[in-house]
Amino acid sequence: MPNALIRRLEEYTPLTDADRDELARLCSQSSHTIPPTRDLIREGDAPRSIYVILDGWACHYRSLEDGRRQIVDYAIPGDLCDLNLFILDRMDHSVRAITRLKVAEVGREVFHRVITNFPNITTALWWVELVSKSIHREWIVNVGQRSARERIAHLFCELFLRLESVGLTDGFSCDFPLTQNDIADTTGLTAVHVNRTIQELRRDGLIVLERQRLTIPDMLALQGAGLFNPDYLHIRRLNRHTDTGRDAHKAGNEEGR
Amino acid sequence: MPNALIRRLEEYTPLTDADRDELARLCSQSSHTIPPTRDLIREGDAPRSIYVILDGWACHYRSLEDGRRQIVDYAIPGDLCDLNLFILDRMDHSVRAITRLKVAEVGREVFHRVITNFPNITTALWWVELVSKSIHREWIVNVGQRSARERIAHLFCELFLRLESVGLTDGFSCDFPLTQNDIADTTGLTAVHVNRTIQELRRDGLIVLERQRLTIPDMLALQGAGLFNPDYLHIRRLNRHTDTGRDAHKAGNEEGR
DNA sequence: CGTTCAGTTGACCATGATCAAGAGTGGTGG
DNA sequence: CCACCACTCTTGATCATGGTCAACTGAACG
Repeated sequence: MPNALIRRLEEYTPLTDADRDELARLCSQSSHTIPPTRDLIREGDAPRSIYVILDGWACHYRSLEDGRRQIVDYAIPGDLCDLNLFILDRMDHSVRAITRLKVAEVGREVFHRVITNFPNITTALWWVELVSKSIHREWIVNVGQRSARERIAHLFCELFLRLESVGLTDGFSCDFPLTQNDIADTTGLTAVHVNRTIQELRRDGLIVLERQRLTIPDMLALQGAGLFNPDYLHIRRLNRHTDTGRDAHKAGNEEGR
Repeated sequence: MPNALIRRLEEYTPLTDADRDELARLCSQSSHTIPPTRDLIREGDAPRSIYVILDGWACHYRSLEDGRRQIVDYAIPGDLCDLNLFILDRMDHSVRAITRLKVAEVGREVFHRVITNFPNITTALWWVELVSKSIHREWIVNVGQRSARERIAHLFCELFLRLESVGLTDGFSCDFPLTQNDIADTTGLTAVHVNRTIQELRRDGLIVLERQRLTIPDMLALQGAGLFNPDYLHIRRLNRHTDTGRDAHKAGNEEGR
């Protein structure tokens, strides 16, 4: 299978063969396997390395003193944790493996060499960073404005499209290793309420979710239920089954973007 | 008064005289005044310029089709809107003036010249960008996990410290031009509930808020009420009256950070 | 001086939280 | 191989935080 990082970056910027070779080397040279629930990065740590997710899912989360926990992002293959490395002196959040994880560790010097010698890669990393910030904004909207049903539908849409953009979907289905508890900590709801809401989505035929596998029979319907508009993901080539919301009427000149 | 942008960037990286001169020139060369409630940047626009806020407040927000609105960040003097310029092709959110605004407009070419010739400035801009992302994460936690009282107390703490870091506070007080409606759209609450909650905070002596002026008589108490920990702001030299939460016991070696 | 907008108050309601208990499932060690 | 444990999912009953609707006050401003 093609390297998820390369696939991800090419979403945004054309890469040369030399760029691709460099990325492939980077990902193969120091890779680790991390068991589920292990923290990859801990809040308060001084950042040491950047990790590239090669396989599996992780979550970025922040904890409150009283035990409440909020997941603030997911990391799937092709994602990076965390560019803080070169700038901030302390991690302000933690990153935890959800599934077994394969990651490549990229040290400070290596990374520095790459960004000085490979401008395309640097541009693409900026891009990834800004998209990730845009996703954060959307999550604020999600927990701030949407109902339970909308929040959960929205989360399913986002994760499906992100997986699709790195080639990890299979038709209308994808792996989905999150527990209802994870979803609760993501959406700011309780696990009990997540349970009831998911049952409702199932009853309405919007999702099939069993044994860690998610199927979305009608993406447009689910997007409608979640008030989901994929623009914020800044994915270049969306599949046809995806609605761009306000731009739906001008689908004819989609290549102009 | 010293330029807020310079003050802001020096928070993070030492600048040379040449750096400062360049920044001063940048801010003086093309400045505009924008009236309250005017959109500075609109969702869907192709980004053209970067704006530096020189004076006044603005908000970043996203709207849903059905009219709901979520403010996802504030921009105060020293802040930038928006580095998307060089990377993403469409704005995924809007920026609106809250007060009368003085901004400097920096075009693509000028900006490009600066980041190629002034590495310290480039580093500082990265820093600002990552801090802003960290603020987004904290806002997700805020709306996802905290009660109404905690959310509003947290917002007051954050804005006060951000203003303080660019020299816009006066003792325990600062300007505070937000309406209760703005606060509602920020915290995911209704204006009615914000009103009642603010009255509660007033009754408890945690804040004084009148005629667009906020006073925080006891910062530590307000931080307690908001479960506020300033680490995520990555401010270098916090004033003494500010609690760092979990690090409070080792205040003695604060200079080691 | 009337209009508009921010702030305030009251009555009632609904979404989602809490508490508690039980069923299904997978992993582990004796 | 089986018993046990831990975890995830599920369901029911009750509760509370915050939402909705409506009306009114006061200040700002042309």
